[in-house]
Parts: sequence; structure tokens; C-alpha cells
Amino acid sequence: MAGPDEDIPFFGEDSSAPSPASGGLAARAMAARNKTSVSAPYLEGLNPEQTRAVETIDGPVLVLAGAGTGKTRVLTTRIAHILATGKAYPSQILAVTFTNKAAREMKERIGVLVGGAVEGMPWLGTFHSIGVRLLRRHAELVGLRSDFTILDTDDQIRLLKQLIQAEGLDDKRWPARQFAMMIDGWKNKGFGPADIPEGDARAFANGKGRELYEAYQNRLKTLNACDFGDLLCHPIRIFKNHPDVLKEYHGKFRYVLVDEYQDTNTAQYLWLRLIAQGSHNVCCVGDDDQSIYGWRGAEVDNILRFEKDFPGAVVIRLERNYRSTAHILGAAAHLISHNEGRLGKTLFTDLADDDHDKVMVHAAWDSEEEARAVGEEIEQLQRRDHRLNDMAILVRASFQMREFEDRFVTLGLNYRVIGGPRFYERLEIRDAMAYFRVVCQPADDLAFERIVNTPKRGLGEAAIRQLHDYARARDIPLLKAASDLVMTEEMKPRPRKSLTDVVENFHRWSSLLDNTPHTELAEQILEESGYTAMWQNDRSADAPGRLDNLKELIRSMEDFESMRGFLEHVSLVMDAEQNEDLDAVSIMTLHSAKGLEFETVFLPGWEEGLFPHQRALDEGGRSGLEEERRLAYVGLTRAKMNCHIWFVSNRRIHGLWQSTIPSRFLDELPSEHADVAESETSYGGYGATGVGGGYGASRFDEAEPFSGSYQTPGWRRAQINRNEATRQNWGSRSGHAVERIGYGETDSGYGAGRTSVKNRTIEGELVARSVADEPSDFSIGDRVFHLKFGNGNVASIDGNKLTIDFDKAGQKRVLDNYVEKTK
DNA sequence: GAACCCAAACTTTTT
DNA sequence: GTTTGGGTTC
Repeated sequence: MAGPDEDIPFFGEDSSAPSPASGGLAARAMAARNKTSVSAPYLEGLNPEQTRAVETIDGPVLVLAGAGTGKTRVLTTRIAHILATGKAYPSQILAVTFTNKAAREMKERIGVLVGGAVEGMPWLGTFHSIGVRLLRRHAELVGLRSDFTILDTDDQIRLLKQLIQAEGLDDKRWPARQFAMMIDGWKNKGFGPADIPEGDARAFANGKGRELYEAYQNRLKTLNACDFGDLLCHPIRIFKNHPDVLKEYHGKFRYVLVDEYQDTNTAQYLWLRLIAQGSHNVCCVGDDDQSIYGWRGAEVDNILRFEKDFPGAVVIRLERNYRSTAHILGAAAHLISHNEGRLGKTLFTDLADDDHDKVMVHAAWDSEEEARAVGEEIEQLQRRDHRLNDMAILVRASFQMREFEDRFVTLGLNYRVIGGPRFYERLEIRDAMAYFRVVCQPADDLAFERIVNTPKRGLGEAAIRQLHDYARARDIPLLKAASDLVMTEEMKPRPRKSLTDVVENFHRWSSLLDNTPHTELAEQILEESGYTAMWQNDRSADAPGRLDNLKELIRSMEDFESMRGFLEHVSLVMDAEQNEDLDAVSIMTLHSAKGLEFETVFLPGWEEGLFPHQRALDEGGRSGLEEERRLAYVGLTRAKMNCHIWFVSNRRIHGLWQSTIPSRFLDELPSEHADVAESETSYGGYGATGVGGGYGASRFDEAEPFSGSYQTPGWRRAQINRNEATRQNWGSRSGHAVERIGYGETDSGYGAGRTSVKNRTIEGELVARSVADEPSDFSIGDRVFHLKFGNGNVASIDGNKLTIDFDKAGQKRVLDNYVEKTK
């Protein structure tokens, strides 16, 4: 990242008034100061609310920006305005976003506004990247050196596993993964080991939760490393314990801007509040209806109580929507109105209803059919000269993507998956990165450990243990220990020889670090270590792909000045750039779609259990449901012109077919803005299946808006059918919403109690669950009927999972709820 | 010490 | 259906 020159102001000296130097901005700035603000060119085309949000520069401001109301425009223009009026230098503005994508976009757009000189804004970035920047400057205040490394989740888990084992605990009973999540949760709240609630501390590892957390933090310190959470928590600690440092930043940051404020967690909130105490010029932009990261510790509360936290705050609502048709807005508005505790906004548009299609709801027999039909629809649009770039498929869960990918591959339809399996999380990339990390940072034990024996060098468990013991006894990093150890006679000849080679290699590479082009060095490392050869000799199907990825990795290093710079980038930005030139349909999750817009949006998988997601219901109760609804709202409001929702009656989950019922969200769409599509093709006689009695064209006929409970015909039918299909043991409705199910049963709430939770009722609906421990009504040899597979005989029984030999479909595993005994 | 085979767990979302 | 991890065997 940038060096110490970062604070050189964009024009002139920090202490003097801006002078017209280079670029269009400075000139415009001078001009702007002498005129009324309205005439500033960058303010042109803003509506009155937007203008107010841009110009209300002093004091706290909360901008409630609904979907598609020009939020990013307001933010960027506001920054341009601050600069142009000479209120602050670029280096005195702190602008935080959540994603790298958002930061990038903001940089670009400010660049356009002020004439390309965005390098002058060193403090525009994600919470995490700004955290790193702060921490590198003051690392010694929390016991780190400024060249600390940043661990990703994988490193973190491996480290925790070691610690758990070192405590003499069974790492199966106490999975490191789970503990990593707990730590994450604590750090999201800003809790150090001393701050965590007693209950939390006791919930893990026989009550050793706190000790383990502390051990973990200590270990990080000796490794000179920190995890993602620390990037927020350490700066907070520094600010709290060193008022002089905090004061420095108070003087520094004259204006603070926060994007997506509804997604801030407690730690981020604390961090912001500390900084904002200086100038009080804090502007938060957000939309409570788009808060979808509660599961990650985001507190919608932060936005709901902004006025309390920042007295005298000005609240500005942006409600004029520039994106979607009235039908789409109407459908989204009606859906989201089912949530309680909103700040309340009413979006409106000038676009007339009549020219546009309603939101269309489509039914399909199963997920294959769904993918096929969506594919057809896309091809039709394509024939009518719509570009694939203007279409997107937004799914709830990533496993849904595959079916579309498969289908599009056969169709030869271009698609791009956004936010799929991350490039930098692939095995070969991580291995290669581990080599680079050790070269740049010889004390990086985790990286060293990862690759000492990759490719295989005959350094097995015994040798590694020996190395470990040696290092721990002397309190030195593993690489140092290795280079010392091979000088002794302690090791057996063969591992000793291997280890000597490794040590020599690393020494050589390190010595080349500063005088060899880094891409060249990288290639050399992979070559000489035998890593490339390892994959070349690998005959498995994915080996060629991995080699390609390694090439791609080297190529992407070219964009950076040094290997260190590259490593820093990767640890913060996990995604690789996408090819924008290709005309392709986008496939992504609803979460990663936030902030984007498309001409046509497809929303598949609107079924109970998937959307709203079962787990959100189980673990989040009512608030979980509301978050799912916000997710649906986000999905709908991505669409500019057309929005197609799909639901299917059969979906394969965990490899077995389950019949599903339509999402309750469908019943929350108003009939004046949403319609059920006539089935264009022969979708297997949807109405004749007996499952739903058909959620056909009549579904909205008697729908009562704002009915509060799920009394619409489709819903009721679904419930009745569900009850009949699963006669046995689904609990009945118990009156009212169950708040926060899943919490309270244990101290932690992290995945605990999941197996004990069986029949969840949320606002009266009944949801099927897979239950492994109940005796089945079926016995081997029973003749059964299944809606998708037809007739067959039960071959074996595992709880409520049956293996059935179907007459036509062959052997399948299905849940017993979905077959009927025929004789 | 390494390769192979089988079982279990897993699938919400991400910096 | 897939992947990962563990256990067994050579």
C-alpha cells in the first residue's frame, strides 16, 4: 500500500488554503467559492433532497436512502462538494464502505467528478483496509510490529485447532470452526477476552472459552499477526487507551462519511463514534430496509438510533426512485411493509404503471424445470435484442447456482458467477501464497507449516513435531528453528536433508526479494520448490485447471509493485477482477447483489425453507424472518424493468428430493403489482399433481392486502396439503410468533441446539425438517408412491430417510414425508 | 510415510 | 451430490 507520503494534500500544503494547482477540480473549487452553490456543475441534476444531503456538510447527518434513490451519487457528490468548497483536503476526509467493490466504485466516481486525482483520497476504503492502515502506523501500541500479517479464516481455524489440541481437548467435540465463529462474534461486538459474557465463556471447551480466546490472542501476538476482527478491535483499543493518538485523528478527519450504515456492527459503530467525536461532521448513508447482514453481527439498531447517538442530527430521506417501474416498487413496498420496526420510507417514481409488466410469478415442477424455463426466457429476451449484461439471476443460497450453470452450459449461454468460489481461497492459490508469505515474512509460521511438506518431501508428522518442539523451546519462528535444527545431529538423515533444502531455498528466495522482479521471483519459487511439478505430475482431472490458476495468479501480480504489496491486497480483497467485456448473464446470491441493478431480474427458489431460509427462521426467529424479507426486498428492487419470481414444488436438498411449498413472501405481493404467469409450456401439469392443487392463476384472486397472517388461498391450501402429507408429527400452531428461537437454549446460540430443534412454528406455519432419530412408519419392502419418481419399493430405512427402488427412476434416497404407502 | 478407500458432514449469506 | 477428513493398508 501507499508509503508515508500518503498525507500530502491533493493541492497545496495542509496548513495553507487550497490554491489553484493542477486539474479541473482546483479551478472549479475556486470558482465555486465565489458563486452560489447551486451553480456548481456537479450539483446539476440533483433533486432537492439530494442537494440538501450534499450541502448539509456540518454536523451529523443521516441520509435514509431507499433502493435506487441515488445514494452513491449523493455520497460522491458530497465529497466533491467538500473538496470544491475548500472545506477539507482529500486526506482529511474519511470515507468508509463495506465492500471493496463499493470502495472501488466510489473512487472511480469521485475521479470523474473531480478530474481523476483520487489518489489524493488515502482514507477512502473498507472498514478493514482503513483498519490496517491505522494499525500499521500504531502497531506497537497493541504489541505488534508494523509488518504484521493478516490471517484469513483458514489460517485462523488451523491455529485454533492447534490451540484446542494443545489444551488437551478433543477437537472433534469442540470444532475449531465453531470457535472461530464465536471469536468472530465477540470481535464484532468489540469484546476482548476479558469482556466476554460468562455464559459465552463457559459454552465452549468445558468452560475454557475465555482461556482459549486469550491463548489465541497471545499466539497471534507472538506470530505478529491479526485476524479480520482485530483490524477493527485493535484500532478501537488504541483510540481508547491513547487519547493523544485519538486526538491526532480528530484533528485529521474533518469529515467522516459512511456508506451502508445499516450494516455496521457494534465494533464498527464504536470505532466510528470514537473518531466522530472530533469534528462531529459525520454523515451516514443507509437503508434500514436493506439490512441483510444481521447474521454477521450487523446491528440495524445503529441506524434506528442514530439521532440519539448524534444529537442534533439532520435526517434526510431520499424517496424518489430512479431505478424501477411503479409495479416493481409497489410490489417491493407492499412486501416490506410486513416488517415491524422500520424507519419507514415510501419510494415513488415518475414512471407510469401502464407501460410496464407486473412482477411475474412463475411455477415450475422442479429445479431443473426452473432452470430450463429461465434459460428459455433469457434466450427469448436475447432474441428481442436484450443484452445478457442487463439480466441477472439472484439466488438465496449458492447451491442454487449450479443448476443454472449446468443449463447455461448446455445452452451455450454466457454467464458469469459473481462471488462464487473465491479465487484466492483455492487450494493451489493458498499454497502458492503461503510460499510467498514465508519469503516476505519469514516468521509466518502458519504459512511455513502449510507448505513445509507440500509437495511431499518426506517431512511427516514426526519431523514436524520435532521442529515444533525445537521452536517452542527456544521461542523462535519455525523457519529459524529449522535452519538451526539442521545444523545439529538431532534429526534423522533423510528429513534432515529435505529440511536443509527447504531452508536453503527460502534463504535464497528471501535474498532475491529486493532485487528481482517479483513476478519472476514468484515463478522461480513455484518452479524450484517443486510445486508446479507436483501438479504437472498429478493426473487428476482438475490438475490442469490448477496450473492455469497458478499462471493467473502470477499474471495478477503484475498489477502490483512488489510481492508485499500483492500479499496485502490479497488478504483484504479476496475477490479477483471480473471480465466486464463479455456479454453474459450474472448469477449471484441476493447478498452480493446489493447495490447493483439490472434491466431484468430473475428470482428463483421462492419456497418455504429456502426463502425464507430454514436456518434464518430457526436461529433468528421473528427477526430472522424479517431479515429474509428484507433480502426479498433487496432482490425485487434490483430490477429496473422486469422481475420474474419462480418457485418449484420439488427441490433436491442434500441430495434428496423434497417437495416444497411456495414462499410466504409470494402471498405478500399485492395483486395489483404482481401476477401469476400462465404456464407457457407443459410444466408437467402443475395443477394436476395433487401437491398444491395448483398454485395457478387464481392464487392472487382473493388475496387480502395486509392480512397480517397467512390467510390467502394459496397459503391456506399449502398448509392444508402440508398437514395431510405429513400427518404424523408436525406440531400445531401455537398462537403467536416465537421470538428468537434457538437462542436461550444454550449460552452461545452458535449452531448449538440445532439437532434438538425439531418442529419450528413461526407465525403459524409448519416447516418440514429432516429428522434422523425417529422411527419410520415404513418397513422394507413396502410399496410406495412418490410424486416425482412414481411407484417403487422401500429398499432400506435410515430414520426418516428412505432408500427406494423405483420402477422407473432407479434407486433414490428420499424423505419419508414425500412418499405414500400404496398398499 | 504415503496412497487409497470409505464415511461423515455439509450448504445461507462475507470483510 | 460433493468434499473433506480419518483410518487402514502397503
